[in-house]
This record gives sequence, structure tokens and C-alpha cells, in this order.
Amino acid sequence: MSTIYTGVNYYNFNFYVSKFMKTNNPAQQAAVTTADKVFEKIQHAIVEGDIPSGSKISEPELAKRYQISRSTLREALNRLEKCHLIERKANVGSRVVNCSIEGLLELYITREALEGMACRQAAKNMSDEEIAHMQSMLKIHAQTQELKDGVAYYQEEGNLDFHYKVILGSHNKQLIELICGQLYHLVRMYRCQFGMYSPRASRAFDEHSHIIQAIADRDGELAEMLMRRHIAASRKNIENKISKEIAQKEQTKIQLIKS
Amino acid sequence: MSTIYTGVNYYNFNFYVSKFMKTNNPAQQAAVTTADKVFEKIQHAIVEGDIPSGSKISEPELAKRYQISRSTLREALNRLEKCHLIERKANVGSRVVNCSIEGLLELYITREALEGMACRQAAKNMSDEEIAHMQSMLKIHAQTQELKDGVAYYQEEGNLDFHYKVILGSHNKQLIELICGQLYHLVRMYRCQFGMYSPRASRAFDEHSHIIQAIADRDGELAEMLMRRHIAASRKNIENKISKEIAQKEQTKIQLIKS
DNA sequence: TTATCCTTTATTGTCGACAATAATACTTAA
DNA sequence: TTAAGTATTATTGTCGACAATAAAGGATAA
Repeated sequence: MSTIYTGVNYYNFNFYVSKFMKTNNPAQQAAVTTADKVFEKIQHAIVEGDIPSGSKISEPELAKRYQISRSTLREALNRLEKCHLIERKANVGSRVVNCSIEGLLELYITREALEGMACRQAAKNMSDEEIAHMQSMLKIHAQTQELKDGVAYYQEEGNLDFHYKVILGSHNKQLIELICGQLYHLVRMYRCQFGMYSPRASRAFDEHSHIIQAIADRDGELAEMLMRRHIAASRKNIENKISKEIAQKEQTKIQLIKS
Repeated sequence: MSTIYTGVNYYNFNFYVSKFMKTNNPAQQAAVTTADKVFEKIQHAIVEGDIPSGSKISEPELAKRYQISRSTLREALNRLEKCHLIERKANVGSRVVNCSIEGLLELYITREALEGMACRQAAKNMSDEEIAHMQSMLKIHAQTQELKDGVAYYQEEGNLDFHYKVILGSHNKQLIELICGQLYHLVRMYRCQFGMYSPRASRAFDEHSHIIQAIADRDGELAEMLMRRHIAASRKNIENKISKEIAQKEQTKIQLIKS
């Protein structure tokens, strides 16, 4: 599978997102200890697929590669497990999570539930200043989009920025921790590995506008509904793309058999 | 704050729930390693308040108490952090989470979102056999309720049983892991520490029936709505109780001033 | 007396070694 | 030749000791 926007530099994009996460993700505090730093490095490697999904993790090998002891590595592995990037079995070992289509769709379902509710709470709990700030942010994104039309990662920046602001706006620590601290690492992993960069740029922008409007109107019910549709639309978009790809492969097979 | 049903033996209840969790919680696999066993013990202690909420955790002290090394204890602490029972700061240490009213309400909001969605997915994905099994389960609960009317923990057993079955019925690993593996430990902790045992026994039973009916009808939209109302009702019930308690305290203060 | 700086002390983070478990390869018997 | 059982090997779990960091207490100067 390849990216939609062919002009995008893959590594620049991930570098940007990584920088963005560090400075903007409130659920991930600064890495002070070496275990933290190694955690971030491995996280990066897993998200980008440098350590392939589904592969077994060898503690001695990784410890050697990052020049740390196994204890410290295990500390890092615990954090990775916390954000669902690896899975551990007692006396057997760790594996990087398997990126499957089912897993991706399950992730979207979960996001729909959590971010929908976060959006409802944001409509209830965001301060007027926060809302004003979001509105001005969206205006900047609109201009940026006009200037750099079609360049995906500016749009992606806007997309991440928007979703984070809404989640934080819920003022609900539980939701913030679950979504920003845990789910979004997986979201990024799927984006990188399946190469799907929000292929609905302009429509997504409109949807963002409407959601902010609902929040500004303090209409929590509408805000939740719009956010859920926004995420569900992405999910359905992927479902379509997948089924098309499958159909295309079938077609190729048939042609091969014929010829 | 005290329990609603005064006849209930507090410790028996928790013993039962603990046994139930071990055998029925699919997100928590059998404890084979000593770190796992200690994790379960400390988890138990935190949930029941033996280690008070908000208190600082001393690694050397706990390691000595459970007769294990600090490394093993730290492994256990990592699991506790994973299910949000303790919070860690680099170079400072761990604290048991603080049970606050805000935290409880935030937890209910999160449950409403996640279990609502799980219920919708259950209506879509549960097999006919699973649904039939749930219906028969509810019948048993109805009889038990008639026999042991007013005895809370049988009802609570039914309550837990019901919610677990629905969540598992979603067939969504992400949702199951988040709710059963993480949130429900916190839920139990709040139940123990605030002493609130679903004080809406008979009404809750009716609500369960309606939810199962919606699932059996494969009406995901209705099923989600009913589950959300079911949880929201519990939340509002608590909000009312809290505000009443506050009002009562104010009243007492006024009387004290007068006299 | 108070505030700041330094020293001391306790706690957390990291390390390498050993023990226990699981996977692998090999041997033996049917 | 295959299957079962056993021995070997590699990996994970656990331990105690040391290093680094932060909190606590005391000393000095304003």
C-alpha cells in the first residue's frame, strides 16, 4: 500500500509529527530518565515500521543495540505495553502488535466512542478563550491549506492539532489520558504502516468547522454527533479503499488466469 | 460515606468480586510470575483501601512487606500504573490515585462512551447463542433477585456479570481491553471506597432487560442509547446523592451556629 | 528572624549476575 | 519412519548492589 499524496516526504512527515507529539501531547511528559528516552526511540521505530509489526522482540538484542542494560530496556518495554504497541506473555516474551485491518477498524470504533464523548464534554467545559483560540487556529489552517493546497502534512498537522484541542477541551483527565496517552500512538502506527494520510482534506476541513461551531454554540449533543460522523467517515473511507483493493486484486488474478 | 444496604458484609462482597474477576475477567490472564501475584495482592489492597488512596508508595517498604526484591516490585508497580491505580513521577516515586468526586464522574463519562459503543457493537456482533445465553442468565438473576430481594451483592454479581457479557459481546479487542483490563479496576476501587453498590437494584434490572431486548433485535442504535442512559442514570444518582450530602452538611453547620 | 546555600540522607534509576522457564535439538523406541 | 521423551540451549524472571537524583535538615549571611 502506498501513500495517497505522492509528493509528501515520508520521513519529514514523521519527523514533524514526532516533534509535534513531544511539544503538544500533554499526556506524554518530558523524557528525563534513560528508560524514557529509549522508550521514545523504540516507539518511533515501531510506529515507523523500522521494527516490523508482529515481530518478536529480543531483550538481549535490543538492550545491546541501545547500549543499555536489560532492566532499563524492560522498563521501556513496560511503557510500550502501556500504549498497546507491544504485547507480552509471561516466560515467553514480547511481540510488536500486529497491524491488521480488523485492528484498524476496531481502533476507529473506539476513537468514535471516546472522541465523540470528548467533543460533547468540550462543548460543555471549554472556556470561551479556548474556543476563540480554536476558531482562530482553524482560520490559519484554512489559509495554510489555500497556500499549500494538496500538501498533505500541513493538512495532517491541522488534523492532529484540531483533534488534540478538542480532546483537551473536554477537561476530562480520564478521556485525555486514554486517547492522547494510549490510543494515538497506535493511530500513528497504522497511519505510517498503511500509509493513509487523511485522504479527505477539504471535506475534513469543513467538518472541523462545523464541529467547532457546535462547540461554540454549546450544543454538546450535536458536537458529539458531528465528531462521531467525522471519524466514522474516515473509517468508511478506509473500508471502501480496502474492499476496492481486494476487488482489484481479484481482477488481476482473473486476468492472469485468462492470459 | 456508608453503604446503602446495611446488611451487606463488606469483605464478603469484595472477596466475591475478586474471585469473580479472576475467573471471569478475560483481559486479566492467570498470574504465573511472582510479580503478577504481588500485583494482584497490591491491587486488592488498593481497591479495598488497605493502602489508602492518595498515599505515597515506598518501594523498599513494600518490597520488604511482600518479601520480594525491588525489581520485582517495580514490575508489579508498572502493571498497577497500567490500570490507572497508581501514578508515577520520574525520580520522585509512585502515589496511589486520589479518589475524588470529579474523578468518579469522569470515570462514569468515559464508561458511558465506551460501554455504550460496546453495546452497539454487541448488537451487531454477538452470536445468537451468546444472546440466548445472556437472556437465560438474566432469568436466573430475576429469580435470584426474588429470592434474595434487597441483598445487594447478588444484585451486584448480576450487574457485573451483565456488563461483562455485553462488553465481551462487542467482539472488539480494543474495547474489551480498555474497559475490562483498565477501567474496571478503578470502578471497583471507587465502589469500595465510596461504598456505592448500585443503589437502583430493581430499576437496573429492568434496564438490563431492555438492553438485552435491543441487542436481540439487532438494534445497535437503541442498544447504545439504552446502555448510555443506564450508566448516565447511575452517574446522576451519585451526583444527586453528593449534592444532598453537601446540603445536609450545610444544614448541620447552620444548626450548630444557631445553637 | 528569615532566606539562601550547602551538606546529608533517603529514594529512585540502572546495572550485571543468577535462577527458572520455555523452546530446540537430539536420542531412543515402537 | 515417526513419535515420544530427554538433554541442551536460549530467553525471560528475579535478585542484590551501585549510581544518580531529589528531599530534608542544618549552617551561614543578610
